[in-house]
Amino acid sequence: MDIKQSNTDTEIKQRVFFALSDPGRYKIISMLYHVGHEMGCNELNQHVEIDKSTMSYHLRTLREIGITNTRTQGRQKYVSLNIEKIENLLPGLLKLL
Amino acid sequence: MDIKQSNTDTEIKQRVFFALSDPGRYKIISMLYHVGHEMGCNELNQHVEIDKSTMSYHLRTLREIGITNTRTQGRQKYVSLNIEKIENLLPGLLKLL
DNA sequence: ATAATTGTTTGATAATAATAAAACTATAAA
DNA sequence: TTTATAGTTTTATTATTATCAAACAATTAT
Repeated sequence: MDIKQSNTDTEIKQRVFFALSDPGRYKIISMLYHVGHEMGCNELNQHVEIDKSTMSYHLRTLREIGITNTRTQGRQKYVSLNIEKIENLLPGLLKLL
Repeated sequence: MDIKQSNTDTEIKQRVFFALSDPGRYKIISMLYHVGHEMGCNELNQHVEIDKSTMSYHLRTLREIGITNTRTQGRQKYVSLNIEKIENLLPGLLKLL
């Protein structure tokens, strides 16, 4: 039945669920998933109405969990979902958002 | 594409993710799902090692989110997962645990 | 060089959440 | 009736999170 998993795996799952438990982060993740490509932080900010420092805080959380990638170009930062990692860990989760 | 959903639906999803973000609750939910039948609180307590009042606290949270059912028989209480509700809201989620 | 833009970090605060001991309720057993 | 069991609630405490203003850093535009 393979119920027992490595703690680490379960812990990462829990962090992903944690990420999705906050309205702001849920919107960020959902939007990144549905648009299907990276977005500038500022662009994200226009869609998800939260203070820019709060946005930055949440984006850091997502980065630290490991479910987003960030690319810097000039003074802009582009965020994208690490879909492969999420799908590998929790296949089918993203399409539920 | 049906991206937009009722707030309520998304809010409930977020609460389910919240439920799964805590190690204790994750274990409770995962165990209830994998054993496939209701369990007495005490029985649950033997598997998930947390103080009985903490257990009660978490079980209340799950009940309030609406993802568990509780049946009282004598002085025992039996908890089961509201699988239908979870599957209806987030199909396929449970098998990822 | 100065100013504007894009984001991060710090610091303070408020809000939520987790934990556990102790008191409590209800049922069942002795 | 007393005692034990099963679980909840209350109270207190601590830990974690979320929020935002202000200061900061880096880049680009004027």
